[in-house]
Order: sequence, then C-alpha cells, then structure tokens
Amino acid sequence: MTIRLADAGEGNVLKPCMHDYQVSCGNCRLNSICLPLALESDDIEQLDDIIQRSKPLQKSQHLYREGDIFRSVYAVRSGAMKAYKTTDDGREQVTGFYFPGEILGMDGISNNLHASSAKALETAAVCEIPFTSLEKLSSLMPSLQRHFFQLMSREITEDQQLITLLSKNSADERVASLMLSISTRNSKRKLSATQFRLPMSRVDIGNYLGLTVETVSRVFSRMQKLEILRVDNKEIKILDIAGLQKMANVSS
Amino acid sequence: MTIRLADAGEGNVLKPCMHDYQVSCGNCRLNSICLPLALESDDIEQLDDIIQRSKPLQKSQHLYREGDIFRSVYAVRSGAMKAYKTTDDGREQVTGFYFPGEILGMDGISNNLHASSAKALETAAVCEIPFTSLEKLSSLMPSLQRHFFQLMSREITEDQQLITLLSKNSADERVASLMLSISTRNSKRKLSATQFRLPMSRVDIGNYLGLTVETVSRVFSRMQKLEILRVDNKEIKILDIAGLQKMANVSS
DNA sequence: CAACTACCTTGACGTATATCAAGGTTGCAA
DNA sequence: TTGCAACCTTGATATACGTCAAGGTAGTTG
Repeated sequence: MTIRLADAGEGNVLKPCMHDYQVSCGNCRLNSICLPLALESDDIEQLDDIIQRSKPLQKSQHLYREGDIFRSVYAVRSGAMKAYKTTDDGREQVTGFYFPGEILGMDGISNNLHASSAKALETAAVCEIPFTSLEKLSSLMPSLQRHFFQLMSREITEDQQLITLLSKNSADERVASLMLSISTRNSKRKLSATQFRLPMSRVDIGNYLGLTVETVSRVFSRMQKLEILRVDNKEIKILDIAGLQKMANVSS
Repeated sequence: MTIRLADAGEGNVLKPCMHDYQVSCGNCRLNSICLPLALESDDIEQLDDIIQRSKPLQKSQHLYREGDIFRSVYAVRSGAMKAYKTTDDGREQVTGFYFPGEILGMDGISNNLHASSAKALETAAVCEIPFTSLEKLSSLMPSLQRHFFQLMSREITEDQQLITLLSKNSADERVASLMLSISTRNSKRKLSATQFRLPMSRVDIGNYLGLTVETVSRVFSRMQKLEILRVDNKEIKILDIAGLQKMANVSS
C-alpha cells in the first residue's frame, strides 16, 4: 500500500522529490517529538518496518478526505497540514494545524472512516502508519501501546483547550494564543520561537479560531501597532513575548 | 483501591446506598453502550475483575479534580456528571456532560494528571477502571485494545463537533443541538427521546455552549413560543423534533 | 513584463449576544 | 411554615465582532 495522493489533478503535477524521504525513525531528527518514548532500538526497528514513507504532497493536495475508509494515521515529516470538517450547510471548520513530528488522522479510528479531511498547506511529507499493524505491534510492545493512548489523550486535551478558547476568549486572545502555540511548537523542533513563516492563510486562521478574515487581519494590525509583533504578510516576528502572553491571557 | 470520594465535606454526608451497585458487567443493562464489543463471556469476566464499584457520589461531589494524579477512567452507571476546566483567569469551562454508559477521564492519560475536574450533577454511581490494569488487559485482548482506541477516538470526534458548534453556530443552533444530543443519548439507553429532565443548570448549559445564562434562557423561551418544546424548569418535552432539527441546522 | 487571481487590509455600519438590572420561582433547612 | 439561597426569566442597553464594500499586495501564468 502506498500513500494516497488523492488529487494530483487539483493542484500541480508531482515533481520529483529532492529530499531523501526514506530516513528511518531511528535517525529521524523528529523522533523526540514523534516518539517521545523509551523504545529499545530494535523496538524502533520494528516500528520502522511498518511505516510507509512516500513522495511529498504538493500544496493543497489531500492526504485523506472526510468519509474515506480509515486505514492509517500519519506523522508529518516536513511542511504543514490542516485538518478540517465540512459542516451540514457546507461551510468549513478547520480543526487543527499539524507541523513536523505531529500525528494526524486519529479521529478516524472510532468509525473506521475519516471524520475530517487533511490537506497540505505547503509541500509536505508524511509517514503513513497503517493502523492494523500499529495495533498488533502495540499489543506486543506495552510502551508503544501506552504511547498511543497518550497521543490520543493529548489530542483530546488540545481539543478541549480549543473549546475553551472559542467559548471564553476574545479575538485578541485567540489569535495571540495561536501565535504562542506555533512559537512553542517551533521551539520543540529547535526552530526559532520568535520568528517564523505562517503556512496557513488568514482565512484558515479565522476559520480555526471562529473569526472572520477581517477580524484576524485587524488583530494582527493591532498587535503590530502595540509592537507585540511585526507582521509582513505570512512572516511573523514576535517582538514582545511577555506582551503576547498578556494579550493571550495565559499565566505560563 | 476504592473510589475517591474527594470531598464529602463539600456537599452532603454520604447516605447509605439503596441500590445494589455490585452488578457485574455481564448483566449490566448498560453494557451495550459501555462495551459495544464482541467480548467473549470470560473476557467480560476478566474485565469485571479489574473494575471497582463503589458508593454513589452525592450531587456536586467531585470524582476527580484537575491536577490530580491520573489512575483510572470511569464509566457512569447512573446519574450524570459534568467535566470542566478552570481557565487561567479562574472561570469555568464545561467540557462535557456524561450520562450512564459513557466513559470519562481519558484526558488524564497524556500527562498522568487529570486535565479536567469531574463532578456529579445529581446523585451518581460510577465504575472505576484502573488504567494500568486496563493497559495490561488490552495487551492481552486485542478487541479490548481496539475498543479503547475507538472510545478515545470518539471523544476526539465529539470534541471536534463541539468546536464546530462553538465556532460556527448561533445560540439557537447550539441549544437545539444540545437538546438533540441528549435526546439521542437517551434513546440509546432505551429512555424517552422526547421527554426528559435536564440534570444540569442553565449556567452549566451556557458554560458548555459558550453562552450566558440569559441567552440560554431566552432561547428556551423562544423554542417554547415556537412550540418546538415545552420547558418546565428542568423538565423538557420535545413537541416538534423536525422543528428542533431545523433549528439546530443539522441534516440527519 | 503584464495581467490575472488569490489573498490581505482598512473603513463604515449592523447585529447577535453580552452585560446590567430587577423580579419571580424552586427547593432546601431551620 | 417561613426564610434563605440558588436558580431562572425578562427587559433595557452596550459592545465585540460580523458583514459589506473598496482598494492594495503578492504570487503565478502566459
């Protein structure tokens, strides 16, 4: 089974990939995020054996779509993905952004159907982890089983954070929180916590945070005026982390 | 280990329980909801062995609190529970309501700490399922492992539904959706889909749906005027399911 | 290089829901 | 039975954000 490159027709034709995407888990620089578990080295090899690596997705290609048969979960290797659902009246709800080292697709386990769609925000590579193999391996490796329970639990707590954000916080607080979240996730990947390029559009940000594009744009302008960050289109530079945290209304 | 009755001091002193709460999973009338898996009867016995049953909680008693060490997940046996988080600035966010047959506490797995608090909305009995035992048993019983992966995935998809509701829907739609959700869950438990008593206050409803009490109250009044439902304090009678679905803006 | 398209920003205005305020109900406890 | 406290409802007013509109910017294609 290879990765589904669902709609090569929608975006561009695949270009040959310049990266060596056949790196093993053992020497993948993301394994501290992706597998923060004390796996023995031959445990890692077993995991390696079930993981499928494939050509990168081009921007706006789908990895899977809502309603597709669920077969695998995916780890982002490079680039960025968004997950979204389509509401009954046809609007889109972005449910998450996924950066390298992060896992997506776990919402498909409950019904054997993907409950959301996933699409590349920019050229992105993913590792496919076939779920039946993962289940078998989990039974044999308690630490892997635990790890997956933890990963799913983390997804739950993160969704609950978002619920709280949407339910209780102002537009300023929502956008500031997202900026802090991206900053934190960047620093876990040893990238700059203060300077980065947003892979998603303002529409996606608004959609994720329950706001319109215009509101998102106004919040960015306000933050810039307050010298909390410098915004140049998708390029973000955080000038005042403390100010950003204050704006987000978080204690940590 | 027995169930933690965290704060007998906060509510009332425990009264002796009149129910036989030591029913086994095998003959629990909720097992079709709680364990919708094809477990062999001696598999069920093994599960039975690890489950702790205990005295009911009185209204407003906590089952666990945010920050407590995570040891178990819980199945509601009778009554109703709410889960909630406290935001940085001290406000409360209700993250879920749990009825008989439903499982709560899974958000504690990721950090070995409960990420939310759980409290009884009315007198409630729960089954405690110690997580380490569950993990061991899951390794031995693939169907149980799969079941738990599915349960957690379901929690994820439900949280994503709520995210969408909060992000995209009006007050009318939110309240209507909650009423439909309770109705559906009731009918799964072979109870009336059209007539029930809400175990939670208007404050809790508003808190869960990202609305103020006043707005919730006004929506109920509006629904009553439209003859979609009859509201008598916490007693709800759905008069026009189709109208309610239309108000909720759902297709099904 | 031009021109098209998608994306972003800013302003003016409207509205759904929050806030503030007051009074009514319910249910527990003395 | 009375009194108290928690809960619920309704009305008047305020406001944060959405909607509508217009123009700017950036990236892509021919």
